[in-house]
Amino acid sequence: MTAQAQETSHVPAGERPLRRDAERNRQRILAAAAQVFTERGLDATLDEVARAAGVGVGTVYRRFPDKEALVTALFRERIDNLVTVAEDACAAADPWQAFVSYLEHAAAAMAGDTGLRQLMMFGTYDRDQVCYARDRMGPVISRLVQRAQASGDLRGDFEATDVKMIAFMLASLAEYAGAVSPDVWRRYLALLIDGLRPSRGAASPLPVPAPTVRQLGELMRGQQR
Amino acid sequence: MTAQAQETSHVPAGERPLRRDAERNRQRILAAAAQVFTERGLDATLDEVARAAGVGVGTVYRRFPDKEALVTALFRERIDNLVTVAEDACAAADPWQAFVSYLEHAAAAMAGDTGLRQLMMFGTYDRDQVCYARDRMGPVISRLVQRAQASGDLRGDFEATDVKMIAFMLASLAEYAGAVSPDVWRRYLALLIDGLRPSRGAASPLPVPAPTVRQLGELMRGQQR
DNA sequence: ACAAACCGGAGGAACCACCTCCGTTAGGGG
DNA sequence: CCCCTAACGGAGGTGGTTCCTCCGGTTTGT
Repeated sequence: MTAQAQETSHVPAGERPLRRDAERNRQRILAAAAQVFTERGLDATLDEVARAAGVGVGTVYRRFPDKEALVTALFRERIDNLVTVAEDACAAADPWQAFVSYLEHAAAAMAGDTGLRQLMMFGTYDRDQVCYARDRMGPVISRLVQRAQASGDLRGDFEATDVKMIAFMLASLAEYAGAVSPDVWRRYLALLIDGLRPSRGAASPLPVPAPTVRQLGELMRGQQR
Repeated sequence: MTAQAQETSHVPAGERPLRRDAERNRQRILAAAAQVFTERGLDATLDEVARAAGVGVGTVYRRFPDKEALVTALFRERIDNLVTVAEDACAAADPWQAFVSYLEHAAAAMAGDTGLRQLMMFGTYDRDQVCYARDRMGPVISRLVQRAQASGDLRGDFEATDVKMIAFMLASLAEYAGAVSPDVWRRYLALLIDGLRPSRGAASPLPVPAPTVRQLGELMRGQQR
């Protein structure tokens, strides 16, 4: 789905470059892993990645010592990106818009990427990187919250830690309902946001229709588990 | 935690009653299973149940043909109970109170019972029973929603299917955060509910404090996975 | 054309959950 | 009180999964 131009071919200066076929396969593996992990999550086997890359498992393990190394290589950038999203939102002029836009972007990032979601929510793999990112985001989020409260747009009893809890709820929902209706989470974010005002007039319009009864049924049936 | 008086000792009329030790163990198993499944969820092994009951695995399997049978025996009543909760809520005079009270009771039931949560959210074990319950709750929930909308207390773009999605979100949160702060879900339910009014004045007070930064850290560290 | 680098994927090792089997224990009718 | 039998415990079989290794064969590039 995400066809990023993987710019990971830099040779660690001093080591022989990979043979042409090896480098080609390396790229295929990274691309396949990106797709498989974002779509099916970190539970996906390296065998699956190999199959998706049109390559043998051995080839994957020759390039990346183990699963964690591959995951780390893939997600470093995306995790950093979460911090950037927070900082960018902070830059917006309107405090309330800044706050809302951050919630939306953060949730969207998690909702569209099962692997990233698992990385942030549970500490599977690469915990240090994740902790570092969280530490960097903390202050930024606090500022977003304080500004929105100072301008009187955000209820006073809201706290910075609530942001992560909300992100978690929406991410869970996205994981559960994603197969049937990838965007429903936006509907419930909208409801929540209406709950975050100190007071308000008319309800804001909901961006996504409610799931149908049929969809609800598919959901439970689909989850096998 | 829940020390229900298990009234499951009725002899199926025509079969010899169990020997005294056998009956005692049967009760121990049911009690232990109730505790283990509500606390740790349906992933718990029957070996765990046996250990908690102070009994060998063989004894468990002699009384219940397999894991599913035990789960079914245990949760039938609790699932039925969910329907009753909906019907009871329906009986309240104030439509908005009825609606809110249902949301709260349903979420509370799931939040306090990992096994029930998994049963309702994913179709593990006993799907028929669950589907039957869902079918019975459907109309009741619709009525709750319609009444609350007719009285002008609930925003018009809310739909009956939203109830289950919200229950799911809160249940996920409860599962994630339950170890650290079993009641946080109430905070977010309160936020959501404030978002469900067509319009409103001051925000209603939040029933639970936000998690502390420390708690948030524990959460991620605790989830191992 | 030859050596070094690389490939594929069968399969080993470790793990886990469910369940079975059988030598041993203990209830309770006679 | 004795003995038959129901019931017990828990070691271990079975099947399934995931991570990773190994080696006979292939490709590359000099």
